[in-house]
Amino acid sequence: MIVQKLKIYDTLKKETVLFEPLHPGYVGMYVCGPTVYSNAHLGNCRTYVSFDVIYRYLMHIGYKVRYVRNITDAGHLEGDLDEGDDKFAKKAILEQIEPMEIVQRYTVDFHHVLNLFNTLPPSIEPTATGHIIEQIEMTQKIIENGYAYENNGTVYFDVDKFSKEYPYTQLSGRNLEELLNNTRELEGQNDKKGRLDFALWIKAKPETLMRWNSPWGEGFPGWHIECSAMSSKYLGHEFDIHGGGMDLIPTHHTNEIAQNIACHKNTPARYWVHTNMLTVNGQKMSKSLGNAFLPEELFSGNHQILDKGYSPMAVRFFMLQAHYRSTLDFSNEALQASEKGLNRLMNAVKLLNNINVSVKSTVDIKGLTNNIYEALNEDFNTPVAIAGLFEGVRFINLINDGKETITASDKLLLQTLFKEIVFDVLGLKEEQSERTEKIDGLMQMILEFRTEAKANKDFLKSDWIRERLKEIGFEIKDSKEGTKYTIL
RNA sequence: GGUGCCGUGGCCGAGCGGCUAGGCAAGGCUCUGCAAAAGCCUCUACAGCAGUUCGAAUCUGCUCGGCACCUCCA
Repeated sequence: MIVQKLKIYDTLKKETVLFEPLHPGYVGMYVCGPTVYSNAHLGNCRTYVSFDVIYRYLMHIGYKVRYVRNITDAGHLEGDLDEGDDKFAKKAILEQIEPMEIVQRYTVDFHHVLNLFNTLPPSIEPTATGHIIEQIEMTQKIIENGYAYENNGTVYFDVDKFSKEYPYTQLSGRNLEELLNNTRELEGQNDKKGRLDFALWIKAKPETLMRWNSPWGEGFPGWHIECSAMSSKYLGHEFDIHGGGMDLIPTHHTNEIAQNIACHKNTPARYWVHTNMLTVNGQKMSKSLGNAFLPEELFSGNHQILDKGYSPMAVRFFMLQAHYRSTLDFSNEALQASEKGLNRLMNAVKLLNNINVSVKSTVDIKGLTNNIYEALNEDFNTPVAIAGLFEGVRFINLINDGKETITASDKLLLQTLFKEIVFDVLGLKEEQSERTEKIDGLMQMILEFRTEAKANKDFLKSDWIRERLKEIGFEIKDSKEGTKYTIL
């Protein structure tokens, strides 16, 4: 597959631009990963599913991609109290367990959930605690360069000085003066010079559990330095794509850019990619609002707004039916629509292998292929690509009904297209367990009984079998080729 | 209060100056013992008001409504 004219929306330039990697053929991509102090909710998953498709598509069109996604297991301050403890220590005291026990529990949960969503693991998944030395070194370098200062064991980034030389608020588009006037003064951080200054290294309090030695005494790394340190280490001082959720723009990524410039004299990424939020009834899904879904609740249907459970692939498909930069509103109805749509798509994929070929094609497979790739090249427009797939679904069904025809070579093209887009790029998969085959055998047996009853015109019995199966969750369809079933 | 984004048919969502995305739901037809599935057909929308233009969902202004960020957040 040749490298195509891929366009990406860059948050920094605020426009869609042609993607040209730093080193032809290679892509370095860094995505801000989760803070593992609680279960990943569905909104978090949307971001990682979005970047999974971006990762898959980049590889599909021929790039060799190094995808780095961190695990934040230290460093973030607690917002309200801000006493200098970090989140993990707090939760650990509360639950009477070790901080790293929390980290382990939720890291495992995170991987488990993303695996259910069929996301590919990143190339490197570095942890903040595993890169304390790099973070200290970067902090030192920033101090040496004059953009940070130490005060009483804590090191702050000097935003005032930095912003006089570089456009600090370029990414967020905020007005610096407004920010200065409206930023809340954080308690316990009175050692800093400017209101906007943020900590690179934080002095440990006596009760702080997670602490490391540093040139400034015992402490732990600040809010944003880990991503700068780890992206620099694994992708270089400049790399191609830096991604994350949109809510990271004003603070985390703004500060990350500042740190990188202060340390290495350049912006880390050539393209900034941000995913939009998942909403519930128009409101952002978040833990604090109490409207966050745990993936487990979604799969089991064990939640008040859900009528039933939905499979991970139905949810993944639901996410991909909206563009990654649009908000996506979550509802029972929308999910049901996606589930049925996915089902139709997957049935056509299966049917495709069995359709008959002719000497002539009455459907335009090349045009369809072009449309789908054009959509994906236009800032990864998965909803439009999926619309194209459904056009293909219609083709397949019409051919199956004998209303359209396809040549053997076009059939092969269509099979390749569906395999590559549906499975490789969109990352959808057949949801089958090892029990599926046994169920299938069992079903064939039951259907044989029913066919026999039908042959004897014992419709009372055949309908009874169909009704009973429907109650259990199997849908029966009679067709010329025999009886088929789908699991509802 | 400041900044930014958005309001598209019953629902979810693309589109971003002309060519009626797509999925789901609904109604009709074909097929069928009846269903289901599948196919075909129907449902032609862009918050409101002005303006720019030969032409606007798409550009501009105003009004109304919603959301996000400014505090950790994907």
